[in-house]
Amino acid sequence: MLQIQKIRTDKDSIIKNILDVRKVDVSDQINKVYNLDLKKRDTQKHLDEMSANMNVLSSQIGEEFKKGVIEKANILKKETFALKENIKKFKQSFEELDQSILELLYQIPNTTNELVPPGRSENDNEIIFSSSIDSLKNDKLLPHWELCQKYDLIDFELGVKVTGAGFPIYKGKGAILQRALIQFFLNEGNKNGYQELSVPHLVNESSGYGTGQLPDKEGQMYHTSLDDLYLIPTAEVPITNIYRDVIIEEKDLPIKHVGYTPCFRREAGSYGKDVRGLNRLHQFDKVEIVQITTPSESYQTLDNMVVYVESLIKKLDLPYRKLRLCGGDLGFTSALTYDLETYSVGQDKWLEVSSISNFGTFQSNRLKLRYRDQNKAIELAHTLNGSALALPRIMASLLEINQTEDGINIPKVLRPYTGFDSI
RNA sequence: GGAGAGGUGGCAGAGUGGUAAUGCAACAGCCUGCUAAGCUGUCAACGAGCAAUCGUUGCCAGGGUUCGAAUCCCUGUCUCUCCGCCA
Repeated sequence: MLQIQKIRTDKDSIIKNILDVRKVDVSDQINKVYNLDLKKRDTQKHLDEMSANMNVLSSQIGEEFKKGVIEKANILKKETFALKENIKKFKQSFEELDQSILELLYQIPNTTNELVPPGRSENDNEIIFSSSIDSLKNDKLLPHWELCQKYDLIDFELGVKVTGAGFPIYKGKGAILQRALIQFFLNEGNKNGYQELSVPHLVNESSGYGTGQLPDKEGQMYHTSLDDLYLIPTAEVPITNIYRDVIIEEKDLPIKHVGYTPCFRREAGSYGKDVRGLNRLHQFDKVEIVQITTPSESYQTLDNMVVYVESLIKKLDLPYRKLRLCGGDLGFTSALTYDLETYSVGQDKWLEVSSISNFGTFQSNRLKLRYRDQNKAIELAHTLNGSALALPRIMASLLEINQTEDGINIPKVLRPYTGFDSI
C-alpha cells in the first residue's frame, strides 16, 4: 500500500501518475484518505493531551493514597471520570479513522515507474525483444496436449477423476522431465547467489495481507476453513512474509532467495482455449526468485533478475520475447514489471513463463519490512520477485519445439538431470 | 486429541495493582598509557516542533475490571512438558 506520508505531500502527482499510466482514477480515494488523515492527526493530538493529563492525575492519586490522604485522593478520582469518558470517545474515533484510512489505502494501486508505458490492455505492452519465429511456424507440429497423450507424459483426464479439471497427473518421463526442470532451475539459482528455501505451502491470513493477496484477490486463493489457512498461489507469499515486521541491517542487503513450490490458483472466470492443456492450471509447479534491496539499487536489481531469467530460457534453447507491461496490464502492487514469454510452436502463441516485478515500497509498507542504513535511519526496503521459472508452460514450449517424427529430444542442459536424451 | 505449565527488550531474567529491576552481548561517545578497564548512552510506532526536544502508545493478540494493569478477569493464539495417535 502507498505510504501515507507521500499522500500528504504529493497527492496530486500520485493521482496524475495512476490516471496517466494505469488509466484509473483514484482521486476520490486519495482525497478521502488525505482528509481522514488530517482528522486523524487532530484527534491524536487531543487524545495525547488527555492521556497525559490522565497519567498525571493517576500518579497523584497513587501518591495521596500512599500518604494516607484518602479524601484528597477521592476528590482527584472524581476529576478523572469525565476525562476517562472523553478519552474513550476519542480513542474510538481515532481507531475508526485509522481503519477507514487503511481500507482506502488497500484499494489504491501502486504508483508506476517512469519506464511503464501508459495503456489500457495487454495490446499496449511494449515488446523489448523477440526471437524470430517465422522460420519455426509449421502446421504439422502438434500442440503439447497431443504430445502428452501420444507419449503418455501427462494425463489430464486422470487428474479430473482424482481431483478436477486443472490438476493434471504427470507420468513416467513426463514426471521425470518436470522434476529435472525444477532441479535445474534451483541449481542455477544457487549458482547465482540465491539462497534456496523450502517453505510451507499454506499460509495464515496475516501473510495473505502482507504481500497483498488479501483482501484484493481473496477469491483466487484456496482456503481451508477448518484451520483458516490459505494455499499459496506463489512462493512469493511465504518467502516475502519471512521478512514481515523485520528490520534488516543494510550490510545484509541484498537478500536473495530461490524456492520451489507448487502454486494453487482457483482461476475463477477463466475458460476456453486459454485453459487447454498446460496453459492454465489450478495447481502447477514454479521456482521463484525473491530479492530485498535498497531503493537506490532496486531497479538495477530488477534488470539483473530479468537477465538471469532470460539466461535460463536461453540455456533451454527456447524462442522467447520480453515485454514491458503497460499501466493497464501491470499488477496492482507492482511499480514495473517485465514479462517473459516463450513461443509455443504447436499453438502458434506466446506463453507467459515469467513475470518479474519491482514493488518498490508498496509491499514493504504493508509488511513493515525495513532496513537500517549507515546513518542508522530506518527506511522501507524494496521488494522484487520473479518466476524462474513456471513449469507447465515451459514444459509445453519445450515439448512442442523439440518434437520430431519419432520422439521428443531433451535439451542438452537437462540430460544430466533426466538421465535420458529423448522421449 | 487429553492434561499441565508458560509467552516480558538482541539474548538471559526479575517483577501479584502505583507506571518495566538486573545480567550478558552488540554498538556509539567520553575518559584512561597498554593484550584492556571504567563512565555515559542505546528500541519501535504515531503525533507536535526548523531543531535540541516533548507527548502518547507498546510486556503474545483482542476485550474487560480499576483513578491507575506486565500484574486481576474473559476470549483467542503460539510455545514447552507428559500422555495418546502418527510419516
